[in-house]
Amino acid sequence: MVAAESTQQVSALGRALLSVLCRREATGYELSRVMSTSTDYFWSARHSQIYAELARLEAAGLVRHTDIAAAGPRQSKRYAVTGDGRRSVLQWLRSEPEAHVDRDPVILRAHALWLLPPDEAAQVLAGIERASRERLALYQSFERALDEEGQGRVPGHPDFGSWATVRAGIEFHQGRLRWCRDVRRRLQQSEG
Amino acid sequence: MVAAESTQQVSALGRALLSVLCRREATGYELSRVMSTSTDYFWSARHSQIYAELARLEAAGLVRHTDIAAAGPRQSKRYAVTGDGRRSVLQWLRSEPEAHVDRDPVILRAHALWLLPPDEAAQVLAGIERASRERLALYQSFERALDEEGQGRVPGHPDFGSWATVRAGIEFHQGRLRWCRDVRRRLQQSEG
DNA sequence: ATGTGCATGTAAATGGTTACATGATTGT
DNA sequence: ACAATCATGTAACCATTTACATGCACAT
Repeated sequence: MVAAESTQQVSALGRALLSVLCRREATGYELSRVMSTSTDYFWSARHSQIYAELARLEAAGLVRHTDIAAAGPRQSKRYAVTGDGRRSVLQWLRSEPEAHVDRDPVILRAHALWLLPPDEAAQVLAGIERASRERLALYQSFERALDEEGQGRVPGHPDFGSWATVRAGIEFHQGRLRWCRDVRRRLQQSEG
Repeated sequence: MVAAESTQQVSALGRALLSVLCRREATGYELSRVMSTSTDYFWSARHSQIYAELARLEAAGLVRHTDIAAAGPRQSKRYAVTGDGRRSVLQWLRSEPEAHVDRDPVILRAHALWLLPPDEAAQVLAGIERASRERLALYQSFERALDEEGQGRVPGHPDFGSWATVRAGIEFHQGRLRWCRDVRRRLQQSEG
């Protein structure tokens, strides 16, 4: 009964959507909100991409939808992960971690930073620092909220996944702030 | 004499290429090596993308090429940044830092980690940790090499940019390793 | 009446990867 | 002979963003 399509490989976006649907059923609209806000900020995608990917996942037999009433010109579709969908997520989790190419504009600025005089370079760093501090504060508030709920400490509970996600964001920005401090210090060494 | 095209905005890849060309003249081939190896590993791009982008930058008047002898069926082109090109890099450096969406597969795994029993989740973390340790060691060897050259401490010298870039990579992976330790600790708390 | 949120989709354009294509030089 | 490195480009495809399009319900 399982379609031949289910052997096809799932895209990273597909895995992200399946990962959310393993927690709860959702409409495409709900998924698009989860992907860009709140504790679940872990993979971003626009609705245009999400609707297309859901159709692909359904063709591959990894999700299934039921029509529900909607406030709009079209019907709404509530998506649920299938057994095959859940299995494909678990199989991916157990596979070797894939290489990641990050194209971070901050790194680009770092590479070109020598072109500016030290005082202007320091201003660039200040801008990066400010943005990182804001993000860090946001993630720390997410972590506090999860800690108060209490379920973030229980492996086997979805909140554990959310906590791990938020923690990664916190650690990232703490590292970035340390970087700002290091680079700024070296700039000052040459000035003073 | 400056073309109207020069007011167009430059892509992130374009800025990365200009950033390298501000250090030294280079052929497309040399740029493609710099973008994927060694100390300058800060923005990745394949040669197919680089040749196309160089043509665009030249049309916009930001780079200029001179033909040189080459070992192959075609002539080789040595690219140099123009005054306009250099100015556009400086202008970008002084602008507000842009938002960055990072789609990191490790974060995706973090989000889904609760689906695995604690012992298997620990194995996933071990795989991530191993990969991060390797990268960290590589970046640390880059930093040592830059320290020995001595120019990495001098703002105004290209090596300062390389050092800042490498430092960011080191801080990132140190943060990631801390994250692995944190998550693993929480997994063990529930087991023991 | 005006805007915001719910809810879905399509189309066009840009960014990035993979594959195809060519051919000289140098080392094994 | 064969592979690796130098050196350039095109074409097809996949991923992502931006823009276009529709229309109901509810609050100001």
